[in-house]
Amino acid sequence: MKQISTRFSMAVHILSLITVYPNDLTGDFIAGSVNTNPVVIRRIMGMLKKAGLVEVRPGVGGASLLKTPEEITLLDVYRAVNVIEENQLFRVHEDSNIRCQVGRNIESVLQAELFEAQSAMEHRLAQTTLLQLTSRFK
Amino acid sequence: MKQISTRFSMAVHILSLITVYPNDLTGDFIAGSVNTNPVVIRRIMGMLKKAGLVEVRPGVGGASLLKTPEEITLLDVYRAVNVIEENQLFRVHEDSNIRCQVGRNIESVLQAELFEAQSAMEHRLAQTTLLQLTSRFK
DNA sequence: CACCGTTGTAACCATTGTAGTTATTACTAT
DNA sequence: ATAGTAATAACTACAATGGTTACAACGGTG
Repeated sequence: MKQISTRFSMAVHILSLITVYPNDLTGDFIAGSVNTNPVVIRRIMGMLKKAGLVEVRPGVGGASLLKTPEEITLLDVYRAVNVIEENQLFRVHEDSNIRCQVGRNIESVLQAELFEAQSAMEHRLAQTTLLQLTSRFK
Repeated sequence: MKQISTRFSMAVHILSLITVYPNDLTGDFIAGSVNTNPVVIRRIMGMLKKAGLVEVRPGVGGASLLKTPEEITLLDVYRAVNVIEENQLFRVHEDSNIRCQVGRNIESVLQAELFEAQSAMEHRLAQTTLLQLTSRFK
């Protein structure tokens, strides 16, 4: 069973850390909290940077948010780390036999339904902000 | 980017075939419509059988539904082929550092949100029946 | 300027899930 | 018995993941 990569949950972890500890956050410190290799963190940070969510100070170290925690939703993070592309959560088999009534129609009909399901999930992700998340930490 | 296996879309294809052509549907014919190897079809049929959705006549060949097409939803199929397990669409990294406020809380707080997102998707799948799908074929 | 801690990347690897394939066995009607 | 079918195990190639090592680039500080 394929699952959505931990890249997403790690990215949320990273952004939460920046929210809670805005100063002097080195990649190594983040790696210590996430409990993984610093290179993995840097890879994800690169994606968050490219998406315009964070800014990193090379050389000296440290990172900060480019939006407020209430402006960043889980959907923004999910999109930033390319964990699932537009309309691609479900993979649909291709090259069905077009000489069969089912084979001819299944792809487009099913894709439409699956797109709706994916959208429902993403819509739910968009309802949660980084601020809401971090405010639940004890 | 990981996507949900084509096992799901193939299973929907198979059930649609049984709906549209209820008689004399051999695995080889199905494989011809799906355009894949018959063993792939049999593997999926095995899962559909185990889930109580279909019944297969060994030896002689042929398959039939154990529920009506309006009773079978996309969620039933999705569950039958084990494409995603309960609360497991999103993988969340484990072993975060519990000595960090974020590391200590992230897993449970995030899991709760992701579960909601997954549920929203599955709820949408449950709204579409096999009958609705096949009635759209031209 | 030289040093040191940091970030940025490339390259490599083991692991895992997928989907196709071949081969063999078991079943059932004729 | 035979023919056609389903069931299943074993193997393969492929792709994404997540960790690792290595090294280059950056930027304050002494």
